[in-house]
Amino acid sequence: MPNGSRTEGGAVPSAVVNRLSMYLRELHHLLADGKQTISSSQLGRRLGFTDAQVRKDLAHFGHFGHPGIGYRCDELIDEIRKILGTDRQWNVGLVGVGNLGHALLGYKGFASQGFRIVAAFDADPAKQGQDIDGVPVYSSASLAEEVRRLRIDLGIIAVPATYAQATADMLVAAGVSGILNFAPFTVSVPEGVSKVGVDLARELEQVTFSVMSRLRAAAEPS
Amino acid sequence: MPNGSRTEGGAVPSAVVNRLSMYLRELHHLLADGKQTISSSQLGRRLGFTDAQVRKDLAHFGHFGHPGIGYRCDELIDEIRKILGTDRQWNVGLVGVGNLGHALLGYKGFASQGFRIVAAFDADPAKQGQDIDGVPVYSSASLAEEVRRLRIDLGIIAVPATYAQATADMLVAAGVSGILNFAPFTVSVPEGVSKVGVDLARELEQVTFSVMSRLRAAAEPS
DNA sequence: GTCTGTGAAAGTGTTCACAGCG
DNA sequence: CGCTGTGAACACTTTCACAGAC
Repeated sequence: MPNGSRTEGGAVPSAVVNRLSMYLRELHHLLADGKQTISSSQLGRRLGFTDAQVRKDLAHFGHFGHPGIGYRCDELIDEIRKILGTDRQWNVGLVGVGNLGHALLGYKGFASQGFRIVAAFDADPAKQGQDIDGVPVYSSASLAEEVRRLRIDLGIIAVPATYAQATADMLVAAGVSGILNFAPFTVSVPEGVSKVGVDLARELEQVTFSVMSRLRAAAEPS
Repeated sequence: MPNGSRTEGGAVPSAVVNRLSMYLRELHHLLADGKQTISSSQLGRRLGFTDAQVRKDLAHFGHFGHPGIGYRCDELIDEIRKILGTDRQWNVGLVGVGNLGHALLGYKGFASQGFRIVAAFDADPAKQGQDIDGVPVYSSASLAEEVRRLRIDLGIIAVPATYAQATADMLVAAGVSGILNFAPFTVSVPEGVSKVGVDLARELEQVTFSVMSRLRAAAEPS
């Protein structure tokens, strides 16, 4: 039961997987700009990594490059999508149609990567039965039923911290394989379920720490 | 110009800072539950870290523990807040009042950590002049002016990927010290400005990769 | 006895540097 | 040549294990 960063799972460090997502994103931009191929050093420079890092990351999964040429963008996109699992569609259920949940229902970035939010759930009866950006809102009580009916693979938790663990438990019991948790609470899930947590305030704290470091370094140039 | 994870800045690894935020969050829960003190092993267990890791992380910044006792929750909260810089208030400006931006304006989790969104900006004239959750929406053209007038420290980018770099440039030119970027694009900022990127689709990809790993491991038990 | 703080050991991840291919 | 893939060197993080404090 390892370390600090992310999911847990296999031989591949989660930092590598994180970068894979970035490569994928950059490759899409590249392709949109009409570029056919890219070298590890060019790709790395755009994202702030070394060329060796890019090559090592990709080497975990196979031999995708062409010596003397680099990587073919479309080819590499396909390969990375296969690795990440986004070469297929994932059905997603969102729990908690508050401020954040509402925004996530309308977020375009998910669909383009193969994620389809097929159902939302909320404890508030006033919200149940609504249709938000094409997504129907169900009662929390019917979560298990709908997860099975709609073949929901992944759950997004967007409820207050207090209900985060209970929500995670319901999702797990209903049989989802993975959870993305936006509640500022570390939920625990059994082995066999993947979990990633995103805490927006925490992300801002990373920024302020970095700002503080600079201020402190400037103050005492020891 | 180092590695993969996060900001850059100083002698302290960004992974440590990430965990610091988690400790802080957990300590708040603990205090709310009436706990006065906590040991490194208890705190670690709750978050999935070892006791030694907790102690080492904190030791980067000082001697906050009491041998035989553990850490006093309120004391440690104060210390971590000082370290992260959240012992004071930060004025935040949000650019892009779309789906996501709108949700962030109403997000409660920011205020409790000392972040106050004091202004929002959008290129759409229909949104300008509105007041969303108590936050006034200005035109993008007036960004520099308002950043200075309202003493905005940090910028949040919630515009489409296409405008992300231009938005970052404007924020930097206006004089913010840090940026939290939600656009799915790696913006570049000059040294002297802190930057953290959050890509929601990327977070889901971390989940699917982990799910895929399990599936693949189950398929070929080599 | 409980628990912190910390050097030393173990373990991981990153970079270097070069052989080999196109 | 330019560029990948990769063992070996290096750097960094985490864990161990124990001295010292309560």
